[in-house]
Amino acid sequence: MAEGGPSPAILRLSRLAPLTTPDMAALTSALSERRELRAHRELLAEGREISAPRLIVSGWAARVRLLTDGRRQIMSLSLPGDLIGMCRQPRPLAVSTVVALTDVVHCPAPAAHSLPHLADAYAVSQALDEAYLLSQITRLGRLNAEERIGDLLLELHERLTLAGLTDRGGFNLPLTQEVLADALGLTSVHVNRMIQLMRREGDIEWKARRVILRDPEMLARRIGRMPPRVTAEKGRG
Amino acid sequence: MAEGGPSPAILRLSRLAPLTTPDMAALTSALSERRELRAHRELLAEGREISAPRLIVSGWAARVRLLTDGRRQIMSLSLPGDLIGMCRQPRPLAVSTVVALTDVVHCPAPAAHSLPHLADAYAVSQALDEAYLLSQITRLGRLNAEERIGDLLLELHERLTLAGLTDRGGFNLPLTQEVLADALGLTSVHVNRMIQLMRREGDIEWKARRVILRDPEMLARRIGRMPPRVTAEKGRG
DNA sequence: CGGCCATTTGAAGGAAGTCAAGCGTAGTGG
DNA sequence: CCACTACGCTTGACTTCCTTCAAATGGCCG
Repeated sequence: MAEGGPSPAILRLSRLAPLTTPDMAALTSALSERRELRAHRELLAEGREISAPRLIVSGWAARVRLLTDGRRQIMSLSLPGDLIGMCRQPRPLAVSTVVALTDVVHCPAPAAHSLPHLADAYAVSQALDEAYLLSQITRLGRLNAEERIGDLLLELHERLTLAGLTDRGGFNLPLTQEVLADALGLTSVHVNRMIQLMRREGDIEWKARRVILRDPEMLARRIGRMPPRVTAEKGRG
Repeated sequence: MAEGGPSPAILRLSRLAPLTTPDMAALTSALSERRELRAHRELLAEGREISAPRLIVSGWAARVRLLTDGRRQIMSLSLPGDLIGMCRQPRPLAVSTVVALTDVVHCPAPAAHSLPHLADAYAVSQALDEAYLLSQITRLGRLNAEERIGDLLLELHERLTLAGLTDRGGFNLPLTQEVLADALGLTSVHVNRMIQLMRREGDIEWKARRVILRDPEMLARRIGRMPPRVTAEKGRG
């Protein structure tokens, strides 16, 4: 996918904790076992037993819950470098369905038993996952539609930057407004109206799946957003 | 609190994974180091470094986030037997403030290095925590006010039952409607109206902090609620 | 060109919020 | 014993935000 640089997935992990040569070797070896999954297919099914943790190499996935009457909620988005199905209890069951939103490439997440730095990266990644779940809760519970959109875009910008997937202040957003609405607890109609409003107000540029935040810091200040920090170690997290 | 039986906290953990004598010994020894915290005081402050994980022995706490303009969101509730501040990354920072909603008794969560069963119980507990965060997201994103209240009450009933804190189909709910509203992403006025509606419809009894669900199974079916399962092991989870 | 899907727009309705006041009750102090 | 207070619950009138339903527009690809 990315030409020239390292895989965004590995880049991200190496930024969560400093990785050593054996860590990188394990990751690149895992990458050789990569598999492709088409959009709309499931990586994990809620209630089914989880086999082994996987790493998203490229593409976007989502943890979704479907209500009996067809309502759908996207609980979190999984981006390149994110882990899927990482748990420590015996015979774990998936607590949510994970579905590919785009074509997704994934590979095994190498076991970290004898790789303490990789284990740290996993731990930081998991802590960040939790932090983003908490943000999602606050977003849905206490922000209005415009704030929700801005907040989510800021989060995505931040996460994609960590994986080296932003450029010139913008990023590729391969989601329909329908999907966005399911993530934001809104209807696609209302998402559309608010996006247009934000365009008119000059907060965002958004054309052909590419989003540019005009002034991220200002936007963040306006909606009171704080990027999560999960470790006091120097390496970001 | 509980007369005669084992501590609700220990009861809960022992139900998440079968505990052996040394596990119980570690827990009872930890209980002797219990400390009391008054309502409204913080157990953990967002962004501050976490020292050691703690176990809620009695009382209710909440993970909260405060917005700059005073809006407040309760992201999750912590009940007896729940763990606080459990993470594996080096030098972890708290991702949320945890505040006591009632007077709370807490004690150290004993290290599980050489206690595999206790480690299992912790892992299951953490997986359940995540599952409840996901439920909270769906609740806020896709349920209407009445459904949210019913769904939360069902969750609490379920969790309190695990700790042996329910009786005669009901339980003690030491929360004001204001606090409930902050957990449900609503206003206290609207929570009040909906509670009265549910009372009139015969779904719940609610008087003097005591709640009784008239027909939990029926209610659960009506709002499409499924209790989370996180492990395929026989011991519940 | 035609079909399909995502986006856009309009009009109308409904769920939840806001503001403000009235109760009820438990606790406090004279 | 009775103000007096404080806090949580309750109610009413009005507003706002978001949804619903329906149709139109626009782009992309076979």
